[in-house]
Amino acid sequence: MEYLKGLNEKQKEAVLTTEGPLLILAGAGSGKTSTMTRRIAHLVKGCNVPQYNILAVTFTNKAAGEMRERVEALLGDDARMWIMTFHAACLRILRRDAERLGYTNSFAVYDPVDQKAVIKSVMKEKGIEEKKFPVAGILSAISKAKESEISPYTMKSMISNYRDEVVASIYEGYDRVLKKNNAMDFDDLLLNTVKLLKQEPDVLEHYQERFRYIMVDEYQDTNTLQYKFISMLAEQYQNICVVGDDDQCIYQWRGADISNILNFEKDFPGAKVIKLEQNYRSTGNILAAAHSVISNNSRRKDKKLWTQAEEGSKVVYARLDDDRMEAGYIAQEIDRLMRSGRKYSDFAILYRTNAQSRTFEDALSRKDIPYRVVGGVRYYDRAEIKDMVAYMRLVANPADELALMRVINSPKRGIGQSSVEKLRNAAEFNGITMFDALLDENITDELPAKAAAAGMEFAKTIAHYHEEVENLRVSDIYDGLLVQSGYLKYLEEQNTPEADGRTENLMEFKSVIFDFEEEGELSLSEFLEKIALLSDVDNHDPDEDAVTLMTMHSAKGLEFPFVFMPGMEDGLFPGWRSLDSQEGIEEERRLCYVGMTRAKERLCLTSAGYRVMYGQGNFTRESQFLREVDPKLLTGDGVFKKKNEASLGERKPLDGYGASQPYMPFATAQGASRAVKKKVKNTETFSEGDRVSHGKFGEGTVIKVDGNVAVVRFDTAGEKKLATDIAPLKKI
DNA sequence: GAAACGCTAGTTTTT
DNA sequence: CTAGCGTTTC
Repeated sequence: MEYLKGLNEKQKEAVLTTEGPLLILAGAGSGKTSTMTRRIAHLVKGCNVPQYNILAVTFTNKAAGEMRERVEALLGDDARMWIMTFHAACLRILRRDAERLGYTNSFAVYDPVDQKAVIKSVMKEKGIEEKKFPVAGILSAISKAKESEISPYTMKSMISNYRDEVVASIYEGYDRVLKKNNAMDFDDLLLNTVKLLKQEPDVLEHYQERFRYIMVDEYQDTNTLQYKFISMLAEQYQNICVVGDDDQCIYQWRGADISNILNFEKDFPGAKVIKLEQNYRSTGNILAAAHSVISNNSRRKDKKLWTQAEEGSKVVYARLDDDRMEAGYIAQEIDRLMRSGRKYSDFAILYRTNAQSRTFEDALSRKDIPYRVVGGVRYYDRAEIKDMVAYMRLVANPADELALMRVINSPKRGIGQSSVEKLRNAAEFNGITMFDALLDENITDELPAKAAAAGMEFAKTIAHYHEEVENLRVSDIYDGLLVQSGYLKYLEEQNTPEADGRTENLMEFKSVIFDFEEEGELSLSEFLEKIALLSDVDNHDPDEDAVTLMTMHSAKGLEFPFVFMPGMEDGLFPGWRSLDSQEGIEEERRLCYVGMTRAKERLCLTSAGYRVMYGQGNFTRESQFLREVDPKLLTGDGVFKKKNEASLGERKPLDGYGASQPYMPFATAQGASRAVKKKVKNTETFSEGDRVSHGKFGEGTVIKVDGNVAVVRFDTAGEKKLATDIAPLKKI
């Protein structure tokens, strides 16, 4: 059986266990995807399960795409089973039966930006100040409520304070608007699917019969609704295989419920548990270091990764004077390591917050090191992209009021707030959509002449494409809108670098559309649906030769030969907001574990003694996580002396750390470069009698070696004891 | 109706 | 510090 080749015993067992509930505890780098894809191949080829009966759900499009690709490679054929994200699966189910819930089957999907817009308008309507109740907070409260299946109505009965009252009232208005707009947000996709399955027994039965074999990836990150969704589907046949790692649950703050994985055996009696503990990614030292950190967590399944790979280099810890030197050091290290024949794409800088990226961008560009920042402002959230998407959404569904509000005056065409207000009222009064109101002369007569004419033209353009939507390709519609909306002209007239950048983004978006079209027939609504569920990490191209900059969160599931983790400081990582609870700290620790286990060959942790944040400089304390790493596994001048490990808390300049070094711009940073040399990690091993050369002491002969300490008799400088992994020592 | 000014807040964010 | 927003001003 071809698909069992190269698997270890545990993996094989997991692949061959097809019946009944199965929990695969797959540690970082343990060949999880391989195991899952081969299990699917085995179901199809070995057990003759029709593809139709298989459902595999993931969290990201990327994971789903990767899994599909690999399954197809194993099957030597197109994979026709459902391999998709939770949200895509729900969307597909709802497209068939949304009518039963009071939507039309062409309902729109609102992303968080749309959601905020709705919340804002509701708050305005209700006269609630955004200052007192930040939109983001309301959004997360609503999202939480939906995850717990609490309706606005239920919420009203649970009010215990003023804030609850406000939230409940906004939630009610928000829900009303979404229903009116025939739209669902991301949470609704799950919530409504569960609702559908609960309320329509025939639908539930249909999918239970259909999906006799279910697999769930990253199970540790499932929330309550996702859990309900899959457990309802699996109830009949109990062939549910979940794969995850409780140590990598890093989205608790977003509703992920770690108990789902911890309680799997209780929830599905008779479940078999298989642990994949052999790691194929990292060296022994990296693994051991990561383990020494994560083992401080209390609520976790007992397991320990092991590897056949060699110990490898020690983990480097460097403490730098300030954040700029930290960035300079990392840039310098990348530069140095590049000289040993590496690619830029072998390096990743993984930080805790997006705000940290700037310093690294500066340092890297100074050295002409190509880099790519992943995350931050999502590509699809850029204003110009959202605008054009809104135009297209409007074409697909002229009743989409949110889209209309977004672009009715963008580009500026003289339809200001008061005109919009008048339109909205008139539409409501007459029981028609705002779009239709724009085409009604009785209504537009009430507007300033300029606004009326512009509005009419705007609406006619949309109407034209709406009528032709079946006959035109998506790219044609896009092109047409770009010109006829006046958007392109508006940008070109501005003639500023920003506007040029926006134009460029819009052109890039066109090539995105072309890419989609190349994959096959594509209607406008299909296209809109696809991009609604797309994220930024999906755009990360591992083949591009550039250093990757991203948060540790985004890095989950990825791997790099060299990983840098800057900002190892209390308050930054772990973040100050997590400090007050044990749960919070443990989640940060898992994040640290995820970050560390991304590294294949070398891992370098750094911290800055002084960090400028929000324009304010602060002295920092080294992260408690650093303290948790077994000192035997660490090297570098930031390493604490073993005997006073406990004194780590009180920060004093550590010797060799060069507190006296003045800050210099990197262009002339002799000091920095010297500091870097000290931290150079030497992988060479030495034995007695070797002739060696040292950066400072010249040439000499090794006369004794004890572990990583060598005694060298230099020709001119006499006898010296040197740490072989730190000293600039070379064999000659 | 739009530009200019000034204030404030500021983890992480798979979909 | 700086982006994003709400306010003022033209």
